Amino acid sequence: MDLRHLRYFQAVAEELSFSKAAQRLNIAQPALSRAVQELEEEMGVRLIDRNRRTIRLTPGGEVLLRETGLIFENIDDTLRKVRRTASGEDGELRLGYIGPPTRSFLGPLLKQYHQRYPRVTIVLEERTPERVWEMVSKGRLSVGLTRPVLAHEALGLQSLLLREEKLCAAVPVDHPFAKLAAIRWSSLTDEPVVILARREGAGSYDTILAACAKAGFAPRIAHTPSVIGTILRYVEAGSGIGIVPESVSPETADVRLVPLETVETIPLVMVWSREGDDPAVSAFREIVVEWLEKEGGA
Amino acid sequence: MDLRHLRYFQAVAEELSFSKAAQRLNIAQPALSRAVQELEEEMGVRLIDRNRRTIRLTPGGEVLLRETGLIFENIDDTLRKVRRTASGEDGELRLGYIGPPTRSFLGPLLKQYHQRYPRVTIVLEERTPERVWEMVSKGRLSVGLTRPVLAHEALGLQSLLLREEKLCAAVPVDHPFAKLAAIRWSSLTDEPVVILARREGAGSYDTILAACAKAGFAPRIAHTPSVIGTILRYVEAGSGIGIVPESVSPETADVRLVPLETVETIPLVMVWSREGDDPAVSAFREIVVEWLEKEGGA
DNA sequence: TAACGAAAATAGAGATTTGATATTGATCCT
DNA sequence: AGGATCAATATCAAATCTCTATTTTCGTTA
Repeated sequence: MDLRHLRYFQAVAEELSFSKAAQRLNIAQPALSRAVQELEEEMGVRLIDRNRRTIRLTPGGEVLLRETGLIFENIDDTLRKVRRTASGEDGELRLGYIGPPTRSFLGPLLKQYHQRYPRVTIVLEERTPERVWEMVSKGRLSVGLTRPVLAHEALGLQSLLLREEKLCAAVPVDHPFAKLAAIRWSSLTDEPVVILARREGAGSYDTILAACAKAGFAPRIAHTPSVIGTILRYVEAGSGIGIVPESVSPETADVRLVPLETVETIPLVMVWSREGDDPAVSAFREIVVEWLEKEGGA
Repeated sequence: MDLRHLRYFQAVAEELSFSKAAQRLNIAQPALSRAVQELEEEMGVRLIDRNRRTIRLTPGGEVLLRETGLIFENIDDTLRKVRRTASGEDGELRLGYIGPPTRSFLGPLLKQYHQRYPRVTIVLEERTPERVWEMVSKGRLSVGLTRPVLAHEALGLQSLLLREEKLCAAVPVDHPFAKLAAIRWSSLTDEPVVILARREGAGSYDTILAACAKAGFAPRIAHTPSVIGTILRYVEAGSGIGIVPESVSPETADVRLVPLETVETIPLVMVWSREGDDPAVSAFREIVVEWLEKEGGA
């Protein structure tokens, strides 16, 4: 089947004249005669009755004329849909993220994205930092918001720094440290500390240990739970001093966050696959960049 | 847009390899490279990512692959539908007919037609003999069952004789003629006769007058109603003797049908347009011919 | 790190298809 | 009958498609 043949047939069937149709198509009349003949041959069906001076469609031709219109509409729709997808107007954004550090801005960001690209379906997956990396690199996610994870940095993914978060000590309100404006790392020498398990956030874990080393001691690690919330519970219970990013909100009056000096930061990044060049991702990236410029990564 | 391009793209997208796809399509690999390039150029969209060793579809390519399947299905469906229409399996039969002489066989005939061609929509129009001719010649009907109508016989329509019906006299049961096995035309010389209006069935009217002329008299025409039923009412009321085809059933015990000698017949024919060659009509004609052979036109 | 190997892109030649002009054939109208 | 109109056929030129040969680009391996 050749769409050219269909287009030509459609013109003849609508004009009910080979010459008129040829004129409309800007080709010579014999070319049309041949094209229609070839189409009839191929379908094994006579489409146009042309014994007489006046031309008329056979019943098969009537049906084909009706259906031809639908075929071309179908093709046009497809073209539009493909172009929309390629331009990012249409598509699917599978976004993986880590909960706590994104809580404050993810909602508004997605709202803005949805407003600008309403036809993009957003699929959200909350995972640990490591899982986010893994899923992005495997293509299960199209974009991720996560912490840098040393082992995976050389995995060929693109990344963009969203913000640097200062590390804070989470202390019980009745602890002497709670009244200070800042705490030096060296003050933690003899305190039991509670930090996130390494496998859940190697970047944070390693940064903390490096900071302690710089301050000249090895921390007494009391616990390494796998979620931030649990760290706060330990602190509340007086089991030690938590070390968390500043974006964590204590959610209770019994715990205070105090900045640590010297200032150590852990980054929050956006990652996506270098290949594929998913337009839905590019569009999201643009929104993120705009937001960074406006908010200054605050 | 070229369907060849789409077919080629589909193969590459399914195989995720140009070489494999070329093998499947029985063409050389460079032809494929070019075809896909041309398609991408035409759509203004990159469809296949081929920077790396391994190939993957862009989001636009994913969409196109999905839609391409639908496009080809659509085309295949259309082809099937056109072929069915051309073969008479599918279509519309607009049948015009005159009521009384077809009552006995039209039902079974249509039932058989519908069983053999269940996808053909049947549209029925009961009209007078003249209207049936007119509508068939104008293309409003695709086929008609009617009486020959002299003025229209040269109208370029095809026709097929279905049966010859003998003319009978319709007489009141208490009339002397009612006891005879047959009546001679000459007996009607002084009887008032009731026959169908000429405009409703010129064939019948003219045949009757010719028969009387042959018997050496001009009939005393009492009434010329426009439907057969009314003739019977006149006979019932004793207003005269009706002359009707043998297929008429009196529907009352007060009227008897008696054959007329010498035997004069009026034909029942099927008519259809010479041009167009509607397969639904051809199929119907075949059914009718079969029925004629089996029933012997009885 | 260099050499090898696989897969796609490019180049150039030949074959097929498509379209244009000229002509013929058929039908309608005068 | 004769002219006019429209579609079909014939023939040739141009564009397109596919093939073979070759190059380029990566990834793999020694």
